[in-house]
Amino acid sequence: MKKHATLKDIAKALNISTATVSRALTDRLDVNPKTKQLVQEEAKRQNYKPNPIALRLQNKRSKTIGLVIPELRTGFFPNVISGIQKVLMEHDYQLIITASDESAELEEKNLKLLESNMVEGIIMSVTREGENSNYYQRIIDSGVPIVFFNRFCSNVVASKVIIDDYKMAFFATEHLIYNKFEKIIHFSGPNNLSVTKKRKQGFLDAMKKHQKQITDNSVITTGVLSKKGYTAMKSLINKNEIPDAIFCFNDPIAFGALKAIKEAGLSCPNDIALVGFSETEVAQLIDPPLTSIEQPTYEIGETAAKLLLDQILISPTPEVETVCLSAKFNIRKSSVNLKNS
Amino acid sequence: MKKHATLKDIAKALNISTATVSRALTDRLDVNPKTKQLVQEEAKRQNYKPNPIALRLQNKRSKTIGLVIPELRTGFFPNVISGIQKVLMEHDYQLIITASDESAELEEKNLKLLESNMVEGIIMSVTREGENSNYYQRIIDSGVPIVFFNRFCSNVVASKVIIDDYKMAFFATEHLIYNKFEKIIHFSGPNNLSVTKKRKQGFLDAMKKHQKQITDNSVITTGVLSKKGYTAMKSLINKNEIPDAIFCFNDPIAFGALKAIKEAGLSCPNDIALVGFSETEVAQLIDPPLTSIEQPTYEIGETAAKLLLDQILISPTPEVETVCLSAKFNIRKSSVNLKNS
DNA sequence: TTGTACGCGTTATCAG
DNA sequence: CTGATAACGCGTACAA
Repeated sequence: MKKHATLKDIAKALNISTATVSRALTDRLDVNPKTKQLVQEEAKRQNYKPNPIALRLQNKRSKTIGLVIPELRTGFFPNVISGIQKVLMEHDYQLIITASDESAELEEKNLKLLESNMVEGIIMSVTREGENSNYYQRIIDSGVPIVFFNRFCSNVVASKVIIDDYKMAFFATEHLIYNKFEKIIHFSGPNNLSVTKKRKQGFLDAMKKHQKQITDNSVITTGVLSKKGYTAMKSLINKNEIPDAIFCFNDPIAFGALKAIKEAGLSCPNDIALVGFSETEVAQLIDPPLTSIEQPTYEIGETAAKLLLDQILISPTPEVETVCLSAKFNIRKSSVNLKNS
Repeated sequence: MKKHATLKDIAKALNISTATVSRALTDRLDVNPKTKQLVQEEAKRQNYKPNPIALRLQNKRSKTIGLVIPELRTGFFPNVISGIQKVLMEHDYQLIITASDESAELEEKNLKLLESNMVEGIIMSVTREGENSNYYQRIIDSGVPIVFFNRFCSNVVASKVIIDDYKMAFFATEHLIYNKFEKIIHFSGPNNLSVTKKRKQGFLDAMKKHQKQITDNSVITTGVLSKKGYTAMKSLINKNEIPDAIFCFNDPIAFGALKAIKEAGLSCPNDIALVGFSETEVAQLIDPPLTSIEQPTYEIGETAAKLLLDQILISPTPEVETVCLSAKFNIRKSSVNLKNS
């Protein structure tokens, strides 16, 4: 690795002090225009670039923030990252991305890693709520702010960026009811997530509002991966407990269910209608196109990053703020009742 | 932000010198076991963590490598990133991720950003080949190694991680020929990418080998996004130049083509068979499931990171190495000739 | 075994 | 207007 030019190199070449060079390059007023010109030329000649590490050491700022997410495979998080990156780059901040693979232990390890890298703040979507919440609180108390998005921790006081899961779940369920589906059920997410609870509650309340019957089998716990949707659907088919319509926790669950439906020789939406959640672009590509809730992923990232930088750069006393962004309900063929019209 | 404990703090608390503290904590032999014990206890008490920035400054290493990719939306790159992260974390290296949005100008800006962050090496998949190749070479010459993956630059001497695009394209085409499709064409990628050339050549050579007729219309240039596949297919249908089978540059192109096929009331594979490339998990979810080439994304990331770290940590004289990983050909319903058998 | 002093690259402060 | 010096946190050669 070739040595990078430093202030000293320029100073030596021009027979002046590093202090003057520094001043000339930061375009200060109190420096002879002629010297300034000379320095700037020499700097360009030597391809001088200020060493960000020296700056960070001096300013006692790592200029780094950390990201902790459950996974990187589905389309959701990469888009969020794009939004975060944009805001951070504008402020000359770096991002350390860590994925927890849906494991609470790995999540803790990731947080430790971020701490030892002296991040000035953390953006995170928790893996399993409650598991590490004491640790989150300790980090915040130590002066490193955390902003949660998507999956948060209700017993930790911190800023959050979310969408109105309850409302969207309510809408989705009502949409199925208005489409005259009778036996409507919900494939629910992992039990320990607040989004799971909110979407479930939205479903239940919509059912109640329209006096739909709710049984023990109205809500079936699945998970986040398509495999879970597949097995859940298959098991229903085997037991011959076939619903008219399913509101699924997310798109992958709906994809899995769809696969099982097709394999059983059934059709969507004729036999079983489906609604997903937090769609990626895929939803419109499959057959039938999947009705789904579209989250403003990029904007979520932007907002979380802004909230965090505000806390870091402007307000030293963390003001907790919850931003609720609006999602979009995209109605497609998978949830339209063809018998009814 | 609460102040982080430093060596000085510990030294002061124990009334000894920072040097001794430093030695005690790095577990050196030449230090009194009793002092060592005391220091380590005090360090734990104050929750001491070595300041990585000070270390980087002292060692003159940024311990950071940069990543430049065309986009972050499709599933391909996030998986590669996972692989890169894993290797880098093991070596205590950080990753700065930049996306170029398929723009050569933004790519140049990203490279500048990485340079000013003093990355020790760069992993990249180029946006448009040739456009910035002089710059790549200049970076390498300045002592910062680059490892390319997926999309590289033929006129830059650097390590690469690729798959055998030619061979896989050849296989895919032969597969269509063996399935007794007659009029087979290729939806080709962006003109200025070497992967485009290789996949096209694989297609052409397989066609030649089996004495299939090649006309001016056998290869149609599309792009990387599904929209392009859609319009290309639609235009063929409008002109009534309908092929039996299409080998598509990538999965999104195939998805787009499929959409146009369905809209025209045609069926896949009955009327038009499709083969994609570099699949994400989606390929198996659509209807019909798409025959496609599966790249070892995670492994690509791992390999690229290893190659780069080797150059940085071990071999100062960059030995150029090209690693070709093997992809998997997944045959599904979209390319099986039902009339034949 | 321990302490002192220096350097990594930069800027701020204080003299000149 | 410019130069010398200290400081950021760490490790280490050298001196004690």
